Amino acid sequence: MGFIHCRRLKSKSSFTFTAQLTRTIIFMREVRVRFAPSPTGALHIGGVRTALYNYLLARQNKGTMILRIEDTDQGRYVPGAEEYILKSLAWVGIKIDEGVGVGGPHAPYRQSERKPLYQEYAQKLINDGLAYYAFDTEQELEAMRERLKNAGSDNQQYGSANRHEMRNSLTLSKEEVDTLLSSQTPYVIRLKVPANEEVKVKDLIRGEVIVNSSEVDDKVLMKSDGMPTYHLANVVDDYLMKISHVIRGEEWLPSAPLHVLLYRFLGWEKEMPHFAHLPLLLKPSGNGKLSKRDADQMGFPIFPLDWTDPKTNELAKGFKESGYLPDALINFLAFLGWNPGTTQELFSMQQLIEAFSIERIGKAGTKFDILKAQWFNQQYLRSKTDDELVAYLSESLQKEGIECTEEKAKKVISILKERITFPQDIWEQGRFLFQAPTTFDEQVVNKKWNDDVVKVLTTFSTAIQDFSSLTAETAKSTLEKTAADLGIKIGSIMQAVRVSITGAGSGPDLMMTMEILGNKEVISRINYALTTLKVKVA
RNA sequence: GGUCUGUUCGUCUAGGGGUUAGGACACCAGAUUUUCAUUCUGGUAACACGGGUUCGAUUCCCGUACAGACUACCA
Repeated sequence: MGFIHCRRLKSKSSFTFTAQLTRTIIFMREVRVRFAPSPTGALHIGGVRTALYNYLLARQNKGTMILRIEDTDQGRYVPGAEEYILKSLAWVGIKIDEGVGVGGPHAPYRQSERKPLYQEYAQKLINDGLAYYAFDTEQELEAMRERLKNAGSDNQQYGSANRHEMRNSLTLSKEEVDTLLSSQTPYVIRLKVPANEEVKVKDLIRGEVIVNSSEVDDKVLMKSDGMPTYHLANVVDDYLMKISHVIRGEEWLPSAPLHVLLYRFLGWEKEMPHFAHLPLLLKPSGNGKLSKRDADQMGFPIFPLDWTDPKTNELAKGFKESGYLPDALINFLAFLGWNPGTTQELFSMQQLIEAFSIERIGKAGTKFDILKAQWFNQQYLRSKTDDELVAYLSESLQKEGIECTEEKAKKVISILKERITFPQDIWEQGRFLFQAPTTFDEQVVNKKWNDDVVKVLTTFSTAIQDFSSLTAETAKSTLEKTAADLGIKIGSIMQAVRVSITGAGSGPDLMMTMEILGNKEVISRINYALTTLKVKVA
């Protein structure tokens, strides 16, 4: 059992006092939170953040993190999605204590396997007169909306205002209803939402949200296929699984009053979890919810892992495969909507667990800035040990079928370390240390390749011919001496020298590069450049 | 359209009745460097608008605007 730290003490404000009191009470009970995605595709990065906030609260309070799969819509079920969710959470380091994949005292944790439970509670609501059967066809519902629309009604919902005009157990006689039920006529069960009542939702992030029940429609609780809708399933499960806090996306805020009503009707109001509706993740440019489309357009991942859509066979690149480190991603995600109130930005998972608090979650939607994610990645990558970085390089080299001594690998890392954002950058930016250039940066060649360069290079390659070992120091002193002897300013030829050896106009320290390459390789590359680029000089 | 939520530099945000409105990313400039990068230094840049309340409002209240979410037998 844990108590949240109150950072902002303000005894003069009674509101704050009440809020603090509430906060204390909130954490009196065992913290049990759930992440409840539906297996309709790859796990969206926003979902990962939701999972993370749940996880942080659970860990901070020595509570329990539950994974529940909300697969009540068989039409949208996507094979492999559940496994993908499990893998993704594991990769980012969110450990599940209870739920799909690990089991637990409230199993099963897959809603499709809990069907009878929902039916039972739906039945209870019907028996209590709080829900009813509805037999309206799709066409009838459509006609209803049309009618309401034409009548100039503000909202076209199935509810207290018009449920008596529809075909349901409220308007039909008991005999008719029984006949319909026994004759396999499709039906749904709807909640009988009372008219004109104030429904209060206490939200840990937004305060109290009050909605008039007349604005809430008679939501379908059980679908005609016998499956519950999200609304029923979620309330029943959260109650049965003793969930203490529901932390979910803001898109659920509008239906929260309905959920409150359900808790009340089921007689569970005292056990109702605390709600916290997270601000949305927005597109980087323009407005709107972050979508896969945006990610594709801007060229960044939106899913934690690679995902191949089973229908289209289209591959969406994952954060992992794009070179993002899980710790960096987590750190970045944690700061999308939350901040510790200090200037510290780098947080390990453990530090996040300690520093996290719901009260410091912001209210406004957050634009997704991939540049910041890259910065975090760079920070984390740099903090890796040389051995870890060598491992990344070895991986790439193996793929390319290139042999490399450990000594060379270490040197490569040492000159590349400060230049990389992703692990694959080591190979991409360092490939010239393993493969001689076949082409040369044209712009630099046009501008800097001249007779002076040719003279220096020719003399220099002869000078280092007999070196037993070429070090950064000897390379430098030799090059400097060569240039000086020829009366050529070193600064004017350096870039061309670099091009001759690496093919590029810029890169890591050239002297270290020569040391890594060794004099034989350097001479060979210079000779190749000299013959290839000779034409241009003349 | 209706309901709900939100609005501090380009972005993420701190702050909160009296501040030179702070930090980070990005950007720009200078220094360092054999180049690029790194590093260091500096810089540009924000309280959506209008009314209140108040000695004073970016901060509190009310409107407006704008934005977003929701408005399915999807979650």
